[in-house]
Amino acid sequence: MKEEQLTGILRRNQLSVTASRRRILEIFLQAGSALAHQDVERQSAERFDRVTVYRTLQTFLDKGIIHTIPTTDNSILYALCKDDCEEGHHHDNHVHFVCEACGTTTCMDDLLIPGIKIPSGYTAQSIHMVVNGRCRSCNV
Amino acid sequence: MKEEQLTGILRRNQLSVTASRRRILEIFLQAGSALAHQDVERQSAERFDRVTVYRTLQTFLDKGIIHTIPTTDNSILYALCKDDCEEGHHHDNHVHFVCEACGTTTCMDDLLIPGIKIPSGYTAQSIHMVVNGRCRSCNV
DNA sequence: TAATGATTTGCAACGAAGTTGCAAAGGGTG
DNA sequence: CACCCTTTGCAACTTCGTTGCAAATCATTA
Repeated sequence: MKEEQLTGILRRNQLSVTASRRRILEIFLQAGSALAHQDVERQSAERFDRVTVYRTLQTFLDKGIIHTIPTTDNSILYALCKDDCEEGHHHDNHVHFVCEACGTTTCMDDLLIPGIKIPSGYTAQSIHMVVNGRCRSCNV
Repeated sequence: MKEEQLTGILRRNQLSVTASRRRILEIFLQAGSALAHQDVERQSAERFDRVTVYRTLQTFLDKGIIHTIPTTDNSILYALCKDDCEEGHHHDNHVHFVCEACGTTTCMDDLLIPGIKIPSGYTAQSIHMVVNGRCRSCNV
């Protein structure tokens, strides 16, 4: 992981570059899948305070560096999508996949959410679509 | 709300009929929208222990009387769909709508989730679709 | 490169949310 | 009605998330 890449992403989002932000961003880039707060905390455990992780995730969320994925198990998943990150704006209209076997949640960046006909009277603002099943690695 | 209806639903699911189960089931039937644990607790506050509510919701979930709806705000929503409940088996392939204004989450029983092409190697088991926006009552 | 001011971090304390074990109470069956 | 099994309530505990404040760190300017 190049230091420049991490710094660049933070700079582009008007964030000062600190050790925790660099490390947490790096964790996301390396993970390639969605992470719960707990995952982030575990992977940066020795180095940062719990509170710092909470605040950093919130900051990244505000800046649009990461986005949330709804879950049914009382946790919030955060994921960074490469495109968003590079370009500085969000396309999170993709499907998310949760593997029941390994628990991994991934962004299917290429699989867009199909349009639906909302009943009259309702206004849609955003749509989430989450597929549960078995991922490639667990399907062998 | 007929006592018979409540008792019938519990009986059909091989559950012994107790005051808390009847009451919590009644709360769902009356609500007509999805409820968080907290909502259930509040509406049955004086009568049952916190723990009883947790355990009853879990029991209903196991029996398929209610189902969960994923949310991005670190809470689990539970909803009972009339059809499921009456017939004793689940059709939860409908879209859920979350109103940003009043916070209500409803099952759009008539709006089915469109099929999508899952990338090869993956196996889908269930799909959730949640629309955020403004509901009828809040859109006036 | 050092000084300055603004931002960020860590600590401590707190409140809310969820879980577990166990004894008492209540439901179902004969 | 009496029995046994299930469910409930209580207490204690763990985990999760938030807030205020002082110390440390970062960005900027000279």
